[in-house]
Order: sequence, then C-alpha cells, then structure tokens
Amino acid sequence: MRISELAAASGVAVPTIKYYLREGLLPPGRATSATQASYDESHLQRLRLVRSLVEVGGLPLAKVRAVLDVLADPAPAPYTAVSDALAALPPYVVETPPFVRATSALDEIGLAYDPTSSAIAQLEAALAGLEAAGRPLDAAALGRYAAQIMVIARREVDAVEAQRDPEVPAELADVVEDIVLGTILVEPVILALRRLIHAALFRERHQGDSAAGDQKPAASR
Amino acid sequence: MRISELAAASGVAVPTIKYYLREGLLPPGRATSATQASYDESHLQRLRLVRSLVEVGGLPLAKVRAVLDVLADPAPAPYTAVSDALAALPPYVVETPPFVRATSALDEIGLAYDPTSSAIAQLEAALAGLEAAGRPLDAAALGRYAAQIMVIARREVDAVEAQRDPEVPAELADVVEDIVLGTILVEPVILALRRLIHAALFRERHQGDSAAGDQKPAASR
DNA sequence: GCCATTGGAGAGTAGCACTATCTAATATTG
DNA sequence: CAATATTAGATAGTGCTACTCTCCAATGGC
Repeated sequence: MRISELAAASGVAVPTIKYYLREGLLPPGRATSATQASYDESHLQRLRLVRSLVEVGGLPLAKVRAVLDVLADPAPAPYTAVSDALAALPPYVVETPPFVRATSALDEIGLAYDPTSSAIAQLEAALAGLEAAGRPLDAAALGRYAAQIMVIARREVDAVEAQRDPEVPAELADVVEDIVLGTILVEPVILALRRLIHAALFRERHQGDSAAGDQKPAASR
Repeated sequence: MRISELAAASGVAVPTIKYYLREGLLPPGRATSATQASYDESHLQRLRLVRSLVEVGGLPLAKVRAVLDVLADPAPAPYTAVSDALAALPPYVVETPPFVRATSALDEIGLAYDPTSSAIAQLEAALAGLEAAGRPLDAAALGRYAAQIMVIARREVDAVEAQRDPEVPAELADVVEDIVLGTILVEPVILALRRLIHAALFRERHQGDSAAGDQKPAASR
C-alpha cells in the first residue's frame, strides 16, 4: 500500500500521515526505494487506533504517544502495564495527594482502590468540582452510583475474558490495548446514553410545557 | 469586593478575571469611580461556574459562553432550553445525520429519543469509533448498558425534583443550570468510578501476576 | 520520455487561553 | 498630604497544539 492508498483507506490526509510518521506515532513503511515505501494492514490499524484515541477519546497527541509507548514496551507486571496506559487517558487533573474526598468516600462505601491510580485523582477532582459548584455528592450517593457501575463493569470484564481462548496465553500488549480501547471508546457511549435517558425522562415529565411554544416558562418543575 | 479580593476568593488570577470581563463571561462590577468597581457574591459564583465548566467539564470558553447565553436568555420552552444548553457540552462531534447506528440500536432496545439531539450524534460517533477500532457494540450490549444507566438517571431526575419546593415555581434558568451542572460535573464521577472498579476487578483476578515483579507477562488472561 | 507521486524536512498557520504591558485615574497609608 | 499601590480598560504578545504548506530531488507508471 502506498501512502496515498493508506490515506484513502483511513480517511486521514497524506500530510497528516507524514506528520504522524515524523512524530513517531506511526512506524515507517518498508522502504522499496529512495522515494517509495509500502504500508500494510498494521499501519492502517495503527492509524485507526490513533484516530480513535484522538477523535473519540479526545487525547492530545502527546498522550497518544504515551499509550503507544506502553503498547510497544509494557511494564512486565500486567497491573502496572494497564495502570500506565490508563494514566495516559483523559481527563488530566492537576489535583495532588492526599485525595481526602475520594479516599474517605471510597472507604465508607467499601470499595478497594489503589491510592496512586490516576482514577483516584480524577474522582477527587470531580468531587471537588461538585463541591465548588455548591452541589456536593456524599458517600451514600457515590455508593449508589458505584453499585450500578459495578454491574456494568463486571459484565465488561467478563466479556473480555470470555472472548479470549483460554488455551492461548494472551500477549500483554493485546490485553493493554483491549482495556485502553474498552475504557476510552465505551465511555462516550455511557455518557451519551445517560444524556439520552435524561432527555427522555425530562420530556416525559414536561410533555405539556413545550407544546405551546412560548408560554411563560417558569412553571412545573 | 475589589477585583483583587475576587481573585483571592476564587483562586483565579486578576488578569484572567479581566480577560473574562472583556469576553463577557463575567458581568462587569458596579463602577464606583473611573478606576474602581465592586464585585459581589454573584460574581464569585459565576466565576466558580465558569471554572467548573472549564476545569472539570473541559469546555472551551466559546462553549462556556454558549451555556451562559442559554442561562441568561433561555428558550421559552423548558425542553428546548435544556437541549440548547446540553448541546454546548462536550464531546463535540462532527457526525452528520442520518445517525443510522445510533437510531437503529435505540429503536431496537425501545428507547425513545429526539433524533435532533446532540446526544444522538455523540452516540453515533462513539459507536462508529468502536466499529473503526474493530470492537463494534451491538444493540443487545447497548441495551444492557441502557438498563443500568436508566436506574442511575431515574434516581438523578427524582433527586432534582425532590429538592425543589413544589410551592415555588422554579426559574427556568435555575433548572437549566441544575441540569447542565448535573450533567457535566457528574460525568467524570461516573467515569472515574468505572475505572476504579475495573482496576479492582482486574487486580482481584491477577493477584499473583504482579507480585513477582518481572516474570514473563504473557500468561493468565 | 514525461508527468504525477513520493519521502523527507523545514517553515508557516490557525485557534485557543491566557499573560504582559501600558496609561491615567484613584485609593491607601505613613 | 505626599508617596506608594491598585485599578479599569485596552492592545499586543506568548506558548502550545495539531496540523498544513511548500520545496526538493528521486522515482514510478503509462
């Protein structure tokens, strides 16, 4: 495959592909002459991965590179490799330990956690943001969220395990890629569903309100 | 309150506050002389709202302005006003109708939706991203997500209703602000919990793997 | 043989969110 | 009341990101 074909197949402009090559986000093609190189399926797949991370996940290229680095050379222990990769995913918070809001709430609801994980910092930042906006979330409410999410998460983890052939030991890079993509690509699905369901419930309860078009809006909530 | 006090109280630098004033994200203070103006609680609260949207929600300032515009002058019909405000929240997708993946899946799982809402476009983009990455999500799986999220969303909607005094008709701007903040600030909580629970489940199943530190990593998944 | 394409590299661009600097007027403090 | 600090308001500049443009010389395909 030549660069123009790779561009056509991926929907990414040739100059952008060249830029990714320069930046090391895409490995160079196999050089067939001084002015020609050929690309294969692996390049197309890598390009799709990069674009997914950027467009769906909203990662800056520097973070994409961090994810790719972990895939290329994962830490030897699975948990560490996965943590490394997940730490490169947004949101990027500046919060510094101790994460009192997050850890005390999690302790209260009895959820085990790794106090150094990036998700703790994210939770802390989110809880702090709610507090700053005057809408604090207490541990009980957090626990109710956690209970529902546990159902979702358990099913997801089971699905990952189920689709693997237990006879074939998985490559760690594949596991990490699965988890990173499962994390980053499914998140917008969950959020979109939440918004859609909110909208459906809201409309259900305000059916009459909008029909008139421009009646005085204050009533009914 | 003088600008320096407002800066101290909010943690936002004076030049940044001036910038927000110029950009119309913050209403001007009450001028007490040619070179002095005084700010009050409402300015502090507005500043906190802006910073929450920017820092926790990750909104660009242009979108913050769109949200504030809706708060200042909401469409007369509640549903329209809320949709307008939610359309300003990320993620910002470029997808154009028809949203076949999203609508056909939602039809199949029997969830009513507004085909013009931004959440539909987000769902379409997310499903397309999963497909591009070779991990398509079918309607059945989507339905299982929706079932759990329905539980969460229903509780959230009930909570909003419960905290309002039914005797006092709500201002539409307040309702919109509630929903916008409830949407944007709670989303990171949900995502952080999902990641934390994934990590907990993952560690549970890989307890031995990481202990040795640098054994060959391929096994066990 | 000849025109389009390519690899490679540097420079340029657009958008965003500030940040710096300046001026003239006013407030505060010793 | 004089000296110092602060302020509103405005313009210009900065740092960063993610491309996008432009060139060049060397092919590749018709």
